Amino acid sequence: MARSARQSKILELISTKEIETQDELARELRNANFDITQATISRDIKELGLTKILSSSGKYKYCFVGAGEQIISNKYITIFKESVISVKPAMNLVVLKTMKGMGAGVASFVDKLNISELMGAVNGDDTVMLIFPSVTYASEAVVTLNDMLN
Amino acid sequence: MARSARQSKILELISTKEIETQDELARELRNANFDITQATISRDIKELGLTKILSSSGKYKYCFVGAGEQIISNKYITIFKESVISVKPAMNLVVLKTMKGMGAGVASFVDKLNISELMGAVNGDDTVMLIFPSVTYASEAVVTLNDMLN
DNA sequence: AAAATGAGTGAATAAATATACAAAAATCGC
DNA sequence: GCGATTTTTGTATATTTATTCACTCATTTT
Repeated sequence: MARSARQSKILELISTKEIETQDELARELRNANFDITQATISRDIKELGLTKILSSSGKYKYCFVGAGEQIISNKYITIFKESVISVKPAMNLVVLKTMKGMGAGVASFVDKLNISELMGAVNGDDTVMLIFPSVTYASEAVVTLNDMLN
Repeated sequence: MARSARQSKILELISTKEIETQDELARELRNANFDITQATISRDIKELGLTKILSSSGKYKYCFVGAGEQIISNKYITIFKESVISVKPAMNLVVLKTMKGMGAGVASFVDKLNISELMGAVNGDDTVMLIFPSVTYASEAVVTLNDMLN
């Protein structure tokens, strides 16, 4: 459980900050109260399929890359299952309740899913809101996402 | 010139083989008569925006990743300009003549361009053929590609 | 309950990669 | 051409990342 939470936090961190090294990521995680070493981060990075790329600023940074379409690996599904409590429609929106602190990680993951017609995702600490252009698309997404929880 | 040729060869190599390390890439390049060290490859990798990712086999490998849409960096345009001799239509096909040995690198690059309606690209040592569903699309592509040569 | 199995981790270290610096090569303006 | 300037490169090394090995803790098997 701490494992998924940590990996979720990693997704959040790399999507909100420019993380240049695993040591830097380790420091950030320690700030967030995950007591962890670089070795474990190397393993997490591998499992999550993250990599360093050249950012626009000319610096390296870690990021998620769905190379081709390939792998939303099982790892992500696991994080999703362990983090998400409920998925509900609200008109043209879909609201996900998550475990505390997992909102950002889940939002970042959902972004990768290429859900049809998803216009955007915003999140709080334990909530993610997905915006669709119509009630119909929102309903479809609820089905898809609930299937993932199954 | 050797520089572009080398980088073109790198694109070819990573698109046709699973290259795990820069040292391995160095060896392959030496086989192809590029006398080069790991340090230079590190720089090429950076310029080309390549990265190591986890391949389906569980091994790391180098690959191109157009993170987001961002950068078909100038570097690629340079390789294209220095490698491509001519771009001509032939019915629904487009034929590119390239410098000797650059066909594969150019084909791999053109694949990244997201040219409208491009169905596929095949290449020989100094030729690349692009396949389109109609004469019209092929003509459009010729204009686009010639613009790049400008 | 003890033993066996397996996942997850840290410490230490091996392996891989990036870079500082100096030298060589290419390019430019004359 | 010839010196000045910029680019490209190798060597050596610093930095970063992956992995080996040993240990812990949880679960399963006997």
